[in-house]
Amino acid sequence: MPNNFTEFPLHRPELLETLRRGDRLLTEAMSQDRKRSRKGDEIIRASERCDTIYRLEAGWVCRSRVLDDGRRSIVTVFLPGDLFGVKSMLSTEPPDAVVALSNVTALAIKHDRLQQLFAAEPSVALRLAFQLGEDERRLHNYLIALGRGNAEERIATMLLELHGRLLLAGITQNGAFQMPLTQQEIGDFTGLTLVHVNRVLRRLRENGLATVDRRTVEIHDLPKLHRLALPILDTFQRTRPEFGGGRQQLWH
Amino acid sequence: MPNNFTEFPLHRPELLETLRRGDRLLTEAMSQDRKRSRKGDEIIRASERCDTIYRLEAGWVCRSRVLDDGRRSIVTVFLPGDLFGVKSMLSTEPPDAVVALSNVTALAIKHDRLQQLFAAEPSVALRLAFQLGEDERRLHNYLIALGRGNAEERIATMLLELHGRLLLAGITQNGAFQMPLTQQEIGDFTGLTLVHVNRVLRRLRENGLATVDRRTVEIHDLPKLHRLALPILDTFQRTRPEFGGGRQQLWH
DNA sequence: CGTCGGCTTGAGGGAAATCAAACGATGTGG
DNA sequence: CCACATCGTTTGATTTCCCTCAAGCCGACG
Repeated sequence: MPNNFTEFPLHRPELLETLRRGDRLLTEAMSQDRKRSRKGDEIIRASERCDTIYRLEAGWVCRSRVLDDGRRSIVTVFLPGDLFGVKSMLSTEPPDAVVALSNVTALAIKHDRLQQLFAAEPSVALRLAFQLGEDERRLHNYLIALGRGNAEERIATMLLELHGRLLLAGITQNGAFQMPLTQQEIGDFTGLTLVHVNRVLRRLRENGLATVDRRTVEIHDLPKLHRLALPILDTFQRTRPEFGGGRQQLWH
Repeated sequence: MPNNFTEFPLHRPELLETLRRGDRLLTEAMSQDRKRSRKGDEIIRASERCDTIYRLEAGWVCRSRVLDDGRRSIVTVFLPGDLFGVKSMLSTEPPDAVVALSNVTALAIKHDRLQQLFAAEPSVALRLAFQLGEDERRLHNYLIALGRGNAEERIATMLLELHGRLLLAGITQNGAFQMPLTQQEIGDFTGLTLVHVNRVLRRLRENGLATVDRRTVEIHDLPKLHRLALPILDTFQRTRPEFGGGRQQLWH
């Protein structure tokens, strides 16, 4: 564990600068080792030990598992600015793979170098802890969405969540963004079939909430979308600026 | 992050002793501060900062969230031997609460004391990292179960998983254990209604796989149950001894 | 031009939810 | 000790949400 802090940013505005600093330092340290992957590539293979941590520069990446009978599940989606492979530092080989959803560039750093780095620079450790915390919070939210949400709530939640994260990463404004997911992949992520994903998307379009057309998402009525997803959203997503009001960019 | 290792036990048998040692040391260090909770108590309240880490001694505990409209979701279940509150060290206040599922005793330690401890004793850090890794692995598995598994698969998976963990914790043998969950709570955990949970349990009973009667689980046909859950199980659960063959106790 | 991957729509079926009621344990107070 | 309330379980009838199967469509690309 990082020895220098036990707190978290965003609800602790005074740490925001430290967090940004950690991200900047980390990015610099990684900037020599840039790795490209093409859509569909396995960046980290399932059950293969990996001694590298990545920072996604451009493109989308997911952690997914394919069941024997062909069912597929996407556990998490990583967006530009996210670190992935972090818990490979402390846990076992994962039973699932990290796959590029689009063409991707990522910066890489080996565990041992990283450890030197954040021994010297607490802000980098903050950045890592932030990533772990966010990953887990998202995981909990998706678990609740899958367990208790219906199809509309799940998809609305997904759109809002991705939108909010892209805003924080400074990649998008005013409700439009690129989403390199096929409807099949949206289904793998939300636990639905592609047919049903399609119908829900149509409904959202017909009701003027949002359109998802060929990799492009446009959110037309954020408040309504928000209301739809509301029961599923956690307390932070309800009040956080990026889900409606003002905004606050983290990096990029 | 712990500076002294980047690996994981169980698949690295040489670390097993270190892990056990870490658990022992941690338990000793915590043994002064014993906390009791009654069934239903909130041990960690939602969105309340918490500077304490617990090791569950006896009883069951869960992390759960109640939605506005009354729907409830259980995100994780902690069993005796588990550490909880670990990520409160590095992340934000969680949006959900930790609740006692039965009467409970837990050992407690403050973050700052813990940090001193594992600065001196790497094995304690290993124990913490182990917990984080296991928590995450379980979370991923449940996500996949909820996203792609049907009711029978989910419940079979749950029973197997709990059984396996209790075995590892040395709490149970030969397929019988106490499970202080109402059928409603099983539903909250598996994303089903209590009515449907009941029907699935009946089916399992009628087919001679397992009986769940008033807090007591008896697994009668582990191979069949295993086969039922197989598509959902991760690679480790498929091969690990505790899910069928020999066993290897971790602590208690 | 044909093919292929992804999207769209329809028809029908099935798994799980909902609604509703009764039953069984456990506990409590008269 | 019995009446009664409470909590959890069990079962039935009905509905609904989502899946499955199937076919057509559209755009990209060789």
